[in-house]
Amino acid sequence: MTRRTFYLTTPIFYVNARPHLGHACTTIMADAMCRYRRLRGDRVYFLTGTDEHGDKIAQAAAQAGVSPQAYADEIAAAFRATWRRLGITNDDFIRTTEARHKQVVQRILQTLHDAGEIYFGEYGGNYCFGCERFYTDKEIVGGKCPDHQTPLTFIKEKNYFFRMSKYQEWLITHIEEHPDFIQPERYRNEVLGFLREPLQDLSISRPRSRLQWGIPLPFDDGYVTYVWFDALINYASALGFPDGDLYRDLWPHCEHLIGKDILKPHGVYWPSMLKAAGIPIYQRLHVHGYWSLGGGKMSKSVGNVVEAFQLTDKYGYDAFRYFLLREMNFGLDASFSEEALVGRLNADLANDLGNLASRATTLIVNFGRGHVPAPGPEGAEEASVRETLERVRREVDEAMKEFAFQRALSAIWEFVGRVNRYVDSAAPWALAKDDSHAERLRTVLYTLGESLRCLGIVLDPFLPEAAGKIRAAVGTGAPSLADLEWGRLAPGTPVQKAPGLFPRIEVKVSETSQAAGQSSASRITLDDFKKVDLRVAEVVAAEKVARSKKLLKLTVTVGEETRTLVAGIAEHYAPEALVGRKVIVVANLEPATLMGIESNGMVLAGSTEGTVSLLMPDKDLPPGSRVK
RNA sequence: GGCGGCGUAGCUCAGGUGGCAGAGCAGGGGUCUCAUAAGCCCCGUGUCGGAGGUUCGAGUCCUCCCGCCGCCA
Repeated sequence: MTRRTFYLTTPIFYVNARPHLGHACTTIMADAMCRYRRLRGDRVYFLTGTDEHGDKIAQAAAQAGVSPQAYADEIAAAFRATWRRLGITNDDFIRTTEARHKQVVQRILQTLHDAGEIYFGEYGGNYCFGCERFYTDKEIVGGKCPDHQTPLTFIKEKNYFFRMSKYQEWLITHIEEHPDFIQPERYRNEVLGFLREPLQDLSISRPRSRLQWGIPLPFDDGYVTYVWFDALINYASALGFPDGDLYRDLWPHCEHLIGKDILKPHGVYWPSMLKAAGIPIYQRLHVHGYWSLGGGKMSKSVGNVVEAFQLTDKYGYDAFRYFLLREMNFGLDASFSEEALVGRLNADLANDLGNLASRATTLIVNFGRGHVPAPGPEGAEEASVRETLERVRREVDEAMKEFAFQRALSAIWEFVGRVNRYVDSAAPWALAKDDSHAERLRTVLYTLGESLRCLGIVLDPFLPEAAGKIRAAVGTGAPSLADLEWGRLAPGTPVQKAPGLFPRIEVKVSETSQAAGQSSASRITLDDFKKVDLRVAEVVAAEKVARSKKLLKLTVTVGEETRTLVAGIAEHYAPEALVGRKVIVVANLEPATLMGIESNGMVLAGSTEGTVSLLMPDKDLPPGSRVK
């Protein structure tokens, strides 16, 4: 096995939110990959960190009454603590507010500026204050914002621009010549899709008058760096670019792991920036999908990404980690539910693996007097178990080359299943009843001990805690793939009964599922219902959402507050018919973005086939009235 | 509106270059007793979203349609 160098990064996470499922998913995948590469004997460097500049941070800090730095310090500490708690093995944790980072950002900006890759330009455009963005002439409908139907304001702002368009052809060629550059392939195609359209130059600054909390441009004190020129550079600054030993050793092996939401900056901006700055391009970009929440019967108790993340405490880090890695097909979206998590925990971890560890160690303790016996000749069954391991080992290695954690784990579970069948067919408890089978019994017990030893190694990247417990039970030390060869378990090794690795979670049978075939809706308690904040709201404006058949954008007042929400009732209600009407809304719903519009709440309506009816108060009630 | 994708067993999903529909889970039946009431064995004719077409033969290729979703504008 060739020993390689491997430098893997996660994105640096923006400190406007505390760690949640999305952050954990990327970080756990990166951790599993790095642990696997270390297990192979590779030199591994694993980087994560936090992105701390920007308006949103400054505002949030002001709201909390602290300095931006203090605010960032707190959230960054929360990320650090979370990764420690989850056993993440990152080698460094970089923050964009650190001097080592700022210095490199400024250095690279200066280099690019000196090389003429950055120019000062004026951007004039029609700006919609509601959307907080510029619109191109093509997008404008009759001089108005296509979303708000409000007049646009022409704004001119001078800023610095990176000549990204220069690198479009080069980048297309690079991607075509390096099929592995972006994987899975769907995202490679998506980037090539971006690049079929002319690439614009990238705005890389904001005037100090509008944005304070950022890294000043080295060549113009009146501006700070904007977003990507700050954030992306962390991957190099953390290594001590340009002279650091780490940079020299690791940069040629740089690979990035990201979620699909930041594909464009990593697949387009970043390589262009590197090329322009004369820095070698990273090796590979690995892109994973999203977790969707809401599937499954227990989803009501999940609610959002934050609560989903809290399941780590409820079910254990290994189980959570296993679920994320096993359930998501790398690159595709997957659905997260507590029900599915418990299903995996019970079926794969408790029944198959935990029980196997428990029964195999007990067999060795009971029938081998607590030591691995010396095996007799290998029979057909033992050979089959051995061959399964050898095949699984190859499959895991192949899968991990593509970040296909799900395939690696299902391969390992083929081995778990094979050993479970072996225990049954070999039936050591029956052999133990007759001394004439003594040699055969020793062979069987050895095979079981050896199987556990191998599991203790190959599971290490995926279930670090459980793998450690398995290794402890069969008396093996630090794991290495080099030891994943059949027959390395020394006869005489003492074995202890494995502790319960994964206790089964007893799923309570709800009354409703017993109440034969009645409504499939499960019951909730009064407290559950009280979590829903229902309010009377008055519709003050309503309009069709452009390019959508079903959606209406409503502006409503709930008491003192005015908010925007999107409702799928356009096929049943004309917008003008709704203005002035009072409706019932869910006021504490997690915001959702539909067709680019953030919806803050949900309008209640009843429906049956073909008919949709909004719920409206029978008597007049002021907006904001509580509904219960 | 343009471009990608997706739609396969109750659920979650596999199914390079066309050749008799698969896995895991759930469910039903059986069995052992070493084990976490776990394990093991047996049980799936599903309009492979719909309709056409190419072919001796199509989840697998082509066209159109429906439904979801993403990206772009």
